[in-house]
Amino acid sequence: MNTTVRSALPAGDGRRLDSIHDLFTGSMRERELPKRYDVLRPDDAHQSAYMLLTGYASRYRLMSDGRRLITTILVPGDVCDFGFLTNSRVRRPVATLTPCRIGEISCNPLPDSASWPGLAAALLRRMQRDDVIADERMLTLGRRNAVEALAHLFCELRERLSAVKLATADSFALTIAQDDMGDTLGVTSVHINRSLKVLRETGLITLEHGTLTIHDRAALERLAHFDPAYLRDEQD
Amino acid sequence: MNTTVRSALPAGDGRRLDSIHDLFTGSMRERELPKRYDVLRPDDAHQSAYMLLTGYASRYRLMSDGRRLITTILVPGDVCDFGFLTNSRVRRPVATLTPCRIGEISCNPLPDSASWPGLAAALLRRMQRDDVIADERMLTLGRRNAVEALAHLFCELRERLSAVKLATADSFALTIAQDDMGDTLGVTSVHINRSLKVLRETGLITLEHGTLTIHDRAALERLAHFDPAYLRDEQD
DNA sequence: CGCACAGTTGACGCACATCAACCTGGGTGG
DNA sequence: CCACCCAGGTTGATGTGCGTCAACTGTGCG
Repeated sequence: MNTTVRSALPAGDGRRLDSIHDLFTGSMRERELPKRYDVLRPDDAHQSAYMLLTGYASRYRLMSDGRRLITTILVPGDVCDFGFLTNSRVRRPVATLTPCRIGEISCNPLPDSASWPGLAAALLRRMQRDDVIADERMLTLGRRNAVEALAHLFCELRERLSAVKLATADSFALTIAQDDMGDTLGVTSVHINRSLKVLRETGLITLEHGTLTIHDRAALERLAHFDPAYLRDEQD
Repeated sequence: MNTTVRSALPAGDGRRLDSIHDLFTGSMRERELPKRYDVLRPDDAHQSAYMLLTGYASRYRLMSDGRRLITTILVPGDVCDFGFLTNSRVRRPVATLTPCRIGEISCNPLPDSASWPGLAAALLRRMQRDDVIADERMLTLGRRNAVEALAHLFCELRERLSAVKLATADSFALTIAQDDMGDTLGVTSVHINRSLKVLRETGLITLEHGTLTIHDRAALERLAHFDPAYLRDEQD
């Protein structure tokens, strides 16, 4: 419990343990997971910390009558859940949306905070970033219509994927099913389909063979009321 | 920046600085604020950490065309925003919904993490609690209808207020305007009014003179699909 | 080749928005 | 102390975005 993670790093590795990247690349085990695979199940203990490496995954909530909402879409580089920091039980499920590769590090022993130079701050900034993304999604769920919601989702994903070099200025791989987009934006997949059609017929995007192309990003961002500022990390 | 907060505490105060309560009661300044007062404005620097002491407040988001969503309702004991932990700028506004008393402590100097025995863990648990509350609100915004949403809001507030001794098993002060309930649940105040009427006429609640009374809590929780587990702190 | 799954489209109904009028009570100034 | 005021609450009439149900169409995979 008070052993450092650094001791688990390969000897002679000169890197400081001061970023989330270091934490994972030091000693993670990689796993390939299929589509629709449960990474974390509620009420389990947090045995490991997970980082998504490729593909799309989700944090989600279920209601007893089957209604579902995806509360977070995870992209490569994202930490699946921060619950491992507090020795608590898993509070919400995490599942893949596409085939994924994830990195896993045991949190037994958990890193001792004294041995993290900038890691605590990095984790904190990640959590707060997730937080503003969640706020923005609430704005979508409560106040944007379906077309605006889709436009906003695309702008957000492009920005986040761009930060990890997985999107260009106008295109990226979007392999999420329309059902899952619906459960992300609080509408049905049928309505997602119709709203996609609107965006396509307006000439703003095309989406085919798992690739989204944005033809007029400024217009898409205006339609979505998207302001990239909330995603930018001030200090990195 | 590396001075401890503890040094600012009155000398001879024997308490350990290991809870959020200690952090604030040590050296806070109290302020009375009117209804609709902005506690934190976006892009300001975080000069202080704030805790709500009485009344209701909110974190919210605005769109350029005037649409608004309240993303968090704050009750007494809640930290207004955790942004002070990272020296970042305020990312979302915080405003009172009713007249409030708030506690303020300067975060200049910020507490040094080495001097916090259990404080870091306590803050982390608070943040994660806010997080699951946010997830649950997303479920409301995306998947509950207005009557279920109101029922859920009432169950949640009762539970959270009960934890700070401000609610009994079946009643508490609810002085939030219907406009603000609407902006919390993603509907108009007109529709809030009609949904309240449904809950009243079903005999589940009465709401008068700023007091909400729950007549059949089990039924209300069933209607709302409310599971109090997500609010309970496992380790406190 | 055919099965399964995801996407597409149409017809119709409902939950909630919008607009507008009216009510109510608590606070304020004359 | 009454008259006024006005923010917040209440209600009705009507419009619309999205849900629901159901059929059909790709399309990739064994």
